[in-house]
Amino acid sequence: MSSLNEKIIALVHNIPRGRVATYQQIAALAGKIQAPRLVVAVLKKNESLPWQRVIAKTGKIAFKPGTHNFKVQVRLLKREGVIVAKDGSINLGKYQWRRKPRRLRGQPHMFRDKL
DNA sequence: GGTATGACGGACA
DNA sequence: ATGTCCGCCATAC
Repeated sequence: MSSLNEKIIALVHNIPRGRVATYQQIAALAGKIQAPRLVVAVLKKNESLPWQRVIAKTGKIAFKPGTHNFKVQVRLLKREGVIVAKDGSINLGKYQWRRKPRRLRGQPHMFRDKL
């Protein structure tokens, strides 16, 4: 079991309802910036994931419009309150999930205002 | 064990 | 805007 797969699985699980993330975003957070396809593979293999919350970086659903999967994904997302256009595009600025920024730790006190 | 194929994404014509 | 080519990685033949 590569911990990489597990990281990806964990990350996808962390995407809150009503929010979305991109394949690349997940890959990056997992440490493989240039392997969005890896995320695809993981989603495909693990049925129990909120796969609908992962979309392309263009802000669109990755499946081709009209396909079964496309429809299912649209339905699931709408069910969680996400507005999805006919062509499957979603407003990333509004719905993209961002992991909480790690607060500075260590000696921020003395260097905080030195930037 | 190559080779092709994706729910990808970036570069470039 | 549209299309091709390529790097990436797991899977399926």
